Amino acid sequence: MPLDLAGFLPYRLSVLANTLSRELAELYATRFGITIPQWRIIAVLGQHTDVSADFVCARTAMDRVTVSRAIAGLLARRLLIRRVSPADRRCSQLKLSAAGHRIYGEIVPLARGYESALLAELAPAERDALTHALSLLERRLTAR
Amino acid sequence: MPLDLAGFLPYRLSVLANTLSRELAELYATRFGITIPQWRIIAVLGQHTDVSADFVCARTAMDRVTVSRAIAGLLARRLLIRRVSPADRRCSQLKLSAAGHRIYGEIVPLARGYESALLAELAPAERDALTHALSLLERRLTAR
DNA sequence: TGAGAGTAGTTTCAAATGAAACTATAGTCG
DNA sequence: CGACTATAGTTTCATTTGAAACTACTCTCA
Repeated sequence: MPLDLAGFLPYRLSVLANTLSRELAELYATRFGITIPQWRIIAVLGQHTDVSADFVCARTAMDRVTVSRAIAGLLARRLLIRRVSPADRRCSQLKLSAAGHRIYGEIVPLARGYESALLAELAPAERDALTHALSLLERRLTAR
Repeated sequence: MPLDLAGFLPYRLSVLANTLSRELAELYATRFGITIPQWRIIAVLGQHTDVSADFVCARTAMDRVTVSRAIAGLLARRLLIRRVSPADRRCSQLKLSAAGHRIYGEIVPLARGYESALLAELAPAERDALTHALSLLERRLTAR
């Protein structure tokens, strides 16, 4: 009848995710002076160029307010270039500046390294099982 | 070279955990008028009685400030009883009130049900693989 | 003993968050 | 056209958060 918090999946995921986020936030902040929302935006713009803020919202699972403020911060540091879309003057077209690309080039291997270190103790089959299970859970949640 | 955020483990865990937390927070709020920190405290006091706030901190992975405030809220709603420890007057001894136990009795099956629904699409072996992988990651992180 | 160091818990303050209101532009249809 | 609805993005405001300072008590050891 009693429920053990330490075995309760939402609790475990929350603690784990928050620990990772804190560590990564610290890493990104000291190395590059950016926040996690900013990193996510850079990650999206490293793959897709001249996209709108709403596109970034969809890809980063962040709300508009967070994205708007993170973009403002990146613009202030000239890591991003923003133009108004000529086709639809409500939309912006965002892309990395040269400085933004430089940070992207440095931060991606760092992020990958962090992830690898984290997964280092899992056997390949265990990693696959984890990513597979996460996919199923994600699917369950996005399908309401 | 480009990194896909959707496949980046810390990102996936963060989004998943935040989605679950939001849903559960909504559930606990509408049904019982409590927050997630408050629920965690109730969960601990359902298993351990007459423990200190610091004990609760350790078991819930929440910081002192959060715990202090959540306890204040629960005391205000008379779901908790707090005494000063006679052995060490700095420490409190916390336990659920009768009303607190009643909520505990209702919320535990609800939480379990939520977890089961979440895991419903995973085969038993997949669930085991998930919990096993989470244990390994937890171990990696608590060991610095 | 009693001064200094340490621990339990609370309060304060500044930063992060997100819902709701707002601005500006675009599309619809009478 | 021109009113109405909808969308992109920003700003405002109230709430949540956690680091640091603070209070109160305990422990150590000279």
